[in-house]
Order: sequence, then C-alpha cells, then structure tokens
Amino acid sequence: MEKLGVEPEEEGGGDEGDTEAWAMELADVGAAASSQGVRDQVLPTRNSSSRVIVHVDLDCFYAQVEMISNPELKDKPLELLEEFSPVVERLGFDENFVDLTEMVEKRLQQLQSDELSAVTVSGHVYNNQSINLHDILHIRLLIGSQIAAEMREAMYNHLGLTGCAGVASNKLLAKLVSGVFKPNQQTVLLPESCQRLIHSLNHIKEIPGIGYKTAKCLEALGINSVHDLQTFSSKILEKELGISLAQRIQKLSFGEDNSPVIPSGPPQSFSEEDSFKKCSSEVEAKNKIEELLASLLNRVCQDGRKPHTVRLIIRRYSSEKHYGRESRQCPIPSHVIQKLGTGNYDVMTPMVDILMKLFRNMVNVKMPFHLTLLSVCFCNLKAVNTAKRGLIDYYLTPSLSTTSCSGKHSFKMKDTHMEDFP
DNA sequence: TGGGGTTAT
DNA sequence: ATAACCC
Repeated sequence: MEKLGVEPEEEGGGDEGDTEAWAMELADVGAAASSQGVRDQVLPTRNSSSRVIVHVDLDCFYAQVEMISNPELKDKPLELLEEFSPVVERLGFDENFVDLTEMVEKRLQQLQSDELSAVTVSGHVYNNQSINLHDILHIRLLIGSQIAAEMREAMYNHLGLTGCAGVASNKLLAKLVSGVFKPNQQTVLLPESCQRLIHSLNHIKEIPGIGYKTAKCLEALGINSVHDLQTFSSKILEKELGISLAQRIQKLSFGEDNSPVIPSGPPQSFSEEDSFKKCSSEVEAKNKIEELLASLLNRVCQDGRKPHTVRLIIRRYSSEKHYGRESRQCPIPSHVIQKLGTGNYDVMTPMVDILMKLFRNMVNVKMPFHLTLLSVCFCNLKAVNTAKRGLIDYYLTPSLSTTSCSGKHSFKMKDTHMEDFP
C-alpha cells in the first residue's frame, strides 16, 4: 500500500501545457482547498482545471451483445451523446469522452446563489472525499456528475445500454475514475483526490497513453510505478524518449492531461482486414483482397463520402516479430472515385487492379512469400456535394457532381448521375 | 488474439 | 510509410 508519503500538495487535476498557467493553477487550487471560506464566484480565467470532462464506458457485455446482434445501434450512443454536447470524442467502440465544461457553465449561471448550497452529487465520489460546496471546482464537478447521470439515463431509456461514467477535470482522470465502480455506475473525482487515484495504479502501463513499447522502455530505465515516473529525471527521460513523449507521459504520471476532447465526427477511414496462417500465392492474395474490397465498397456506399486514397497492408510471416506491417498506398483515380457507390458500374475491376499493383510493389511474387494478414483501407474521405471545394471547382461543378477536390484538374462532367442517391 | 480505429513522425 | 497509441 502506498501511504502517500508527504506529498507537498494534493494538487488538482491540472493540465495546462505552459508552466505559467500550471503554476497559477497550483496556487488557485491550493487556495480553494485550504480556505474553507467563500470562494470567489468568478473564476480568474478559464484555467484548465475548471474543465469538466466525462468518460462514458458502455458495459462490455451490452456493447458486445446489443451491438453485434443489432448493428443499427452501433452509432447511436455517439448520436445521443452529441445531443448533450457536440464535443464528443470516440475511443474505440464503446467509450466516449464528452467535454461538459460549457454545459456546466450554463447550468451554473442558471442557479441562484442560494441554490448553490443545495447542489448534490450523482453517483459515487472517488475516495469518499467530502464535498465542499464553497468550492466552485467541486460545484462544477457535481453538476458534471448530474449531467453524466442524465446521459446514462438517456442511454438506457433510448437504447437499452448501460455503462459507467467518470467525471473529472481532464480526459486521463475521467477515464481512470470511470472504472472505479464497475458495472453501470459512475464516479466523480474531486481535485484533492487526484494523487490518490493515479497512485492507485499498480503499473505504469495502466496509464492510458503509455503503451507496450513505452512501458518496456521505461522498465529498462528502472521505472515501474507511477511514483517512479513522477520522480525520474526529466532530462534523462527526454534524452531517452524524446522531449515530446517524455514531457507528455511525465505529466500524465501526475494526472495532468491538457489534451482537448476532439469531436470525432464521422470516421476518417474504413478498413477491412483478414488474418490467416498462410497466404503464399498471388491468386490467393487476390481472392482475399476481392473479399475485403467487396465489403468495403458496401460500407463506403453507406457512408456517402468518397475515399480518395486506397491502401494495402500486409503482414509477413517473419518469426513472430511483434509488429511488422507494411503498406503501400496511392490515390484513387478520379474516374474511379466517381463510380464509387453508384453500384451501377464495375468498380471492383479497376480497384483490384490498383490493389494488385500495390501488392506487387510490396511483395516480389517471383520469390516465395508467406503472408499472415491482408488489409485494405479506404482513407482520405471527402464529402461530395459540399461547398467546401475551391473556387475553380465551385464554378466548374454541376450541383451533384463528384468532381475530385484533391486533384488539380477537375474535369467537366460528361454526364451527371444521381450517384449520391442509390 | 483479431479487427477495427487514431495521431505523430 | 511507418510506428506508436487506443479499444
């Protein structure tokens, strides 16, 4: 058990990139924690610890079962959460971050001053910490916890999905705290328990953002615990990992995370992959590629946007080296893009041709080879029929055309099909 | 483990 | 194009 030596301060979940702001924040939160007195209602600046972030984590079983058996539901949580705030960031299939800062701000302004003392928490408070209703940071987080509860309620009522939520001042902390009370419960982290939370991690690898490679690297330096990382020489760490990664993860070890919640929007790429024991001939590869391509084309059709780049990814057998994917990509010719999603034209043939060229570019088919994975990815997705194209395109493009916007040359359309509407 | 995704370099 | 990260 870590008895939490004498940390000079239990700072809040600070998270500002620049050190001045960080210093100010320490003073700020410190004052809040020490003075029981009335805290100035007006927060000095929008310093970063006043953010309110929620991490919503759908219960695994539900996410799995419900979504697989009813694929319609797959995108629903994101739709639904976005109704609370447009700032929703997806993390995998069943996790989302939402920045509640502005919503909380609005609700705060609606409250009369006498109602402030009646604000209550929804769900658990991490570490059973007592709430200080004179602390505006507490108040904000409590309001965040209420919104989180509403979100989970809506998620259940509308979609039948249950899940956990964590509310804190940044993404790292929100994510860590969301898992504290496991199925279908929520937890809010108050700033004073921040250190307790991060020190509750047993290994450095449990910090989101520190993956396999980085963890191995850190271990080699003798860094195993959160405390190890906190107290390790910054200089040496920067030499070893590069300044960017070093600074980022050392901040993480203190519970600091200034990364914004980035609205995910629609996916930036679609891919399909297949792994297998062995693929060692070109025809074999071609067949697999055609399979992958077929389902991808369907997906792209559904999406409505058009990919302007295609990529082929392979993994070679190479004696279980941990990772070793290679890829080749190329632009999709504009005449092929135009036919994408129409269903009327054979787009398979030209696409397969392109992919096989990429394939032969990577694999010398005259030599024996042994692949264990093939993947096809459509990326560089561009909306059709939007006004965000350049001036030239704008003037040359008939209303529903699918003129390439990446290409320097936009051809006048011979015939304009209603390709956006199958 | 596999089958998705993302960003940074 | 690759390599890291996330789930």
